[in-house]
Order: sequence, then structure tokens, then C-alpha cells
Amino acid sequence: MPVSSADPPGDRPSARDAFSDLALAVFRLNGGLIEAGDALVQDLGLTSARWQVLGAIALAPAPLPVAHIARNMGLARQSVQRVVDDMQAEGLVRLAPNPHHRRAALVAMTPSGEAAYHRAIARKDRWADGLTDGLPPAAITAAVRLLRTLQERIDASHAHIATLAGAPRQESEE
Amino acid sequence: MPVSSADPPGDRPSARDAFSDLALAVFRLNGGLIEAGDALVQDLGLTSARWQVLGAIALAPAPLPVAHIARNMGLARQSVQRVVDDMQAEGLVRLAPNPHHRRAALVAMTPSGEAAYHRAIARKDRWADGLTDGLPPAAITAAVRLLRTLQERIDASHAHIATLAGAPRQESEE
DNA sequence: GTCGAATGGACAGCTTACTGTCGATTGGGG
DNA sequence: CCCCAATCGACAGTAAGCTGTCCATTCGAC
Repeated sequence: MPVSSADPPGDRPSARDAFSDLALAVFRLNGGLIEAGDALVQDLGLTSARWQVLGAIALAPAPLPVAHIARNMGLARQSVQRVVDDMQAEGLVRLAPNPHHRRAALVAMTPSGEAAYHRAIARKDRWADGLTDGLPPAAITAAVRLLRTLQERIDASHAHIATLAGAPRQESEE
Repeated sequence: MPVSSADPPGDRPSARDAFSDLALAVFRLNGGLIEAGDALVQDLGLTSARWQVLGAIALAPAPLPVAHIARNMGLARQSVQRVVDDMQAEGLVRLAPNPHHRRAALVAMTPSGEAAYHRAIARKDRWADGLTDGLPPAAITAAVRLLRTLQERIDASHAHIATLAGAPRQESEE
């Protein structure tokens, strides 16, 4: 998405500008988290993406097929598929036959995958302790709630976006 | 980065878990914003990435070389370079000679680039009005502040990460 | 029982970020 | 004055997301 203009001249910061600032902050933090996550687990044979997939596997009560994992993560099937293929080739994950569907194998961690995942979590926890030191937990959870609310509204706004983008004129006057 | 485990059993949500939840929310919202931004400006010949680069150009008081724009955006030079090349090929942006450096041309918007950019902003504003409706602006700015604080701490934590990742043992005991 | 929709994987190709390496240009220290 | 460090662009290659198309499998409606 976009870039904010400088916040407003004199008055209260409009929700518009606050939203733009938030979008910028999300883009930057996304990059920072991925970069830091990669550095944190690099020597375990993991990356941020692999770690996230392992997390989705760990979170599920039973092994799932790739497409199901992708749905849980909010990603496209193929994105997860490639990561799983790579991890399978390196022995972090294995594919178990699915009694309910012949082609849709179930993805499960190997012992070495579990070991890497747990070491990753331990590192993340110690890292997070430093990052959140002195920040009120309530502030963090409030931010999480706000981000999730926006996420839900965005997911629900596809029709509105089509209107805004499709409307031939009328956008010159906002 | 990672995935949270379920939030804690009975007690207060630990900052650790809140942090994991925040990371997840940031990943998802990042994806949602990019997707929505792409849809919003698609017919203008823009993408979220192009729009952000144009924003960085618009924000600067004077035209800048690619490497400088990239620094301002927190991205790698090459990422911006390719987007600029594409936009130049399509006439959204033009390269002006740099009096101070023969090879480092200055990037400036063409009139058609400016037009697209302003239409994009108008759409974003109307979209943002809907998304933030009923949300207290203070909540948004508070979230922005939190995200920026974390961003700064992450940027400053590279040494710490190296310690956590490098320390051969000791991570089994957190 | 059969057909069709929903779901899943495979294959191919695109976008946007990254990295590393190279040569060109500039400007400052000795 | 010269050389070195910093900066910039070019080129090449990687990671991680996306899309679209195709075929296989399953399951439910009829």
C-alpha cells in the first residue's frame, strides 16, 4: 500500500493520516521481523517462512494436508507447498499417507524438525523478553486487537475497493 | 518470524505471547494491505510497491537518487532500482541528471506519474475512512507508536540476536 | 450409482523483496 | 596530488509470496 503525507498541519491527526502511518509502520515492522527471524534461526536450517509453517503444524491438533495449512495461515497453497517440499527434502518434515484422501498427504514434523522448532521458540522467547522490556503487556494486546480489527475490515472491504477503483470519475473530488 | 503458541493457560497474557500474536498480526496485515493496495490502484498502472516508491519521492523536498530513496524506505537499493526502472519504462517517472554525481541520476515523477499518485491517494483516503470508522484515532496512533518502538528495538538488537543464535548451548534452558 | 462441485497437488510463470560482486564516481585525508 | 573510503548503479542469482491451468480424488445431491 501507500505512503502517508506528513501528519496534518495544525489540528488533530486525522484517522486517515494515522492509518497511512500505521500502514507504513506495518510494512517496516514486517520486514524487520522477517529479517530478525531469519537471523535468529539461520543455523538451525530454518527461515522465518519455514518457522511459520512449522508453527502452523505444531498448532494443529492433528497432521494436515498442505492446502489446509495454507488456509490456516492465510496464504496461498503454492507458497506453503514449496516451503514444505524444501523442508521435506531436508528432513524437517515428512509426509504421511492420508487415510481420507489418497493424494493429499499429511504433513508432520520429523524429530529433527521438532528439535529445530523448539530451539527456535526458546530463542524467540528470550529475544522477545528484551524487546518488550518495559512495555505494558496491555499496550501490546491492544495493538494486536486493533490490527486484527483492521484485518477483518480489510477482508470485508473487497466490494468497497472495487467501487473506489471502478468508479470512473468522482475520485477527483474526494 | 514465528508463530505463537496458544495464549497462556490461566494467568495474565505474558508479553512473550502477546509479542508472538503481534508478529502474526503484522504478517497478516502486511499481506492484506499489499493485496488491497494492489486492487485499489491496479487500473492506474500502479502496484503497492510502485505507489510506495512514488510516496517516498513525493515526500522528499528534492529529487533523490535511487539509493537514497531506498534508504529512506528501509529497503535494499536493488528492490527500488527495479521498480524505478519499470516505472521509467512506463513513463511514470523520469531520470534527471544529477549535478553532483554523473552516474547517480535523480528520480522525479512525470506529470502522468503525479496524476496516478494523486488519484491513488484520493482512493486510499476514502477507503481508510471506511476502515477506521468508529475506531478512536488515539488507538491508532498508540499502535503506531508501539510498532515504531518495537522497530527501533529490533534494529538495535542485532548483537543480541547474534548472541542468542550463536550461543551453542544454554538455550535448552530458557 | 453417477455426475458435479469442492478440494488437493503438480507444473509453469510472475512480482517483490533479498544477497553478493563488480566497476564508476566522488570527496576527503595525508 | 593522490589514494582510499563511501556511495552509486549494473548484473546475477535466491527466497517467498502470488497467479493460472490442469488433473486426481472425494463426497454429496440427485
